[in-house]
Amino acid sequence: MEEIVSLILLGCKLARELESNLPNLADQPNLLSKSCDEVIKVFRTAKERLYKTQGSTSTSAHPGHMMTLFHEPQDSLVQQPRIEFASLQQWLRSSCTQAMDNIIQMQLLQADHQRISPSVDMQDSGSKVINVAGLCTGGSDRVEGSAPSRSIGGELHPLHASESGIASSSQRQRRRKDDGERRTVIKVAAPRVGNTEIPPEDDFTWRKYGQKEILGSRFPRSYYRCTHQKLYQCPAKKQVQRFDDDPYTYEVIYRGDHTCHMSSTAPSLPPPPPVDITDHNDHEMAQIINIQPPQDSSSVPSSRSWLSTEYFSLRTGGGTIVGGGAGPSTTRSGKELVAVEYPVTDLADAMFNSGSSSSNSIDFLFHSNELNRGQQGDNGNNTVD
DNA sequence: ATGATTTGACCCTG
DNA sequence: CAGGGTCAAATCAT
Repeated sequence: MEEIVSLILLGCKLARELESNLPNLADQPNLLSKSCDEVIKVFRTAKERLYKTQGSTSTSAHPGHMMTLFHEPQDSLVQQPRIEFASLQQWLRSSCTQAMDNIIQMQLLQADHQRISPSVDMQDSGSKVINVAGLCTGGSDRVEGSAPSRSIGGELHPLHASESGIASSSQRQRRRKDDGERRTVIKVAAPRVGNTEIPPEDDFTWRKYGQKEILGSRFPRSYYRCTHQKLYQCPAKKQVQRFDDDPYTYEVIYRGDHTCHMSSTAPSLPPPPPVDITDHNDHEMAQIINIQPPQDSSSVPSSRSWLSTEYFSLRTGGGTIVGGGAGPSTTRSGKELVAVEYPVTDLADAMFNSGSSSSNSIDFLFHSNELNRGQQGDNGNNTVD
């Protein structure tokens, strides 16, 4: 198992190296593809050894499907291996999260090159602040244990179904502070040219429901809720406010998980059952990271790399990491983009299942992932679809 | 006509 | 009572 972990670590290391060299390799698709293949190969090797290990200790080995590691039903026969796999899973989770953070960072870096320089803070535990501003940092060092030094607002509120904007009684229900609701604080740079008033956009559609002058702040705070709140009881909300000392930077506070499971367009899928996805997931992971660099509606990305968040969206545990697309959300200019969501475990699965070294870079990874998603439906352990 | 935004009022918490 | 979050009617945009 130690060797396998080393292999996976190596794979992550290669991925990071690839990431850091990405700017240099951007115009060298062959090299890029080769590097991707190397990463895939390492992970694949790790996976194969993993299944050997699993197969030798368990009769329920499920070759070719990493997901079984993560979602196996309780089985006394595999109790011992489960311990190892549990630790591996834990490690993998953090690694995947880190890797995805790095991808997000790259995306943000790309966005920075285009127009903006967003950074993300996410407070630890209930109210994480992920600092994705630092480029290509490790993983753990990005997780701050305390609130940002300058956080606008900061209340923690519960989100109950009855509070999702659907008044159930004449008496409006109010949230309580510090009730443990997770929130994600994201700093997003406003465009330095053009209209700096444009609020940061992300991959979801938001409907503004209020604006408030905040005491001691030069700029008002805007309140948004998910457009599909009514139809899908989506409790997601966000607050947007500009910094006093840096008008070019917005602080966006996301609260509540998106249950609409879609992005900026009308849902193509039936609404998920009213299940709190945080109930059965790691609290730490049950955190929405909704990061999408606001894009000037007039600017069109010259190209889309696999790192483009248009191509990935991850759910980590109960939380969701959503890579943003190019679609304006709250504005009426209105082009919209559907983003897909890939559970981290699915991604890992795809990575581990990614085939030969002749595969075409990461595209294969996602295609493979899509296939796996179909298979996972059979297992009944997939996320809400 | 429909949906989003604006904005003053309302309500709750500290 | 002040401040912040939300509501909802009016208004605006498509």
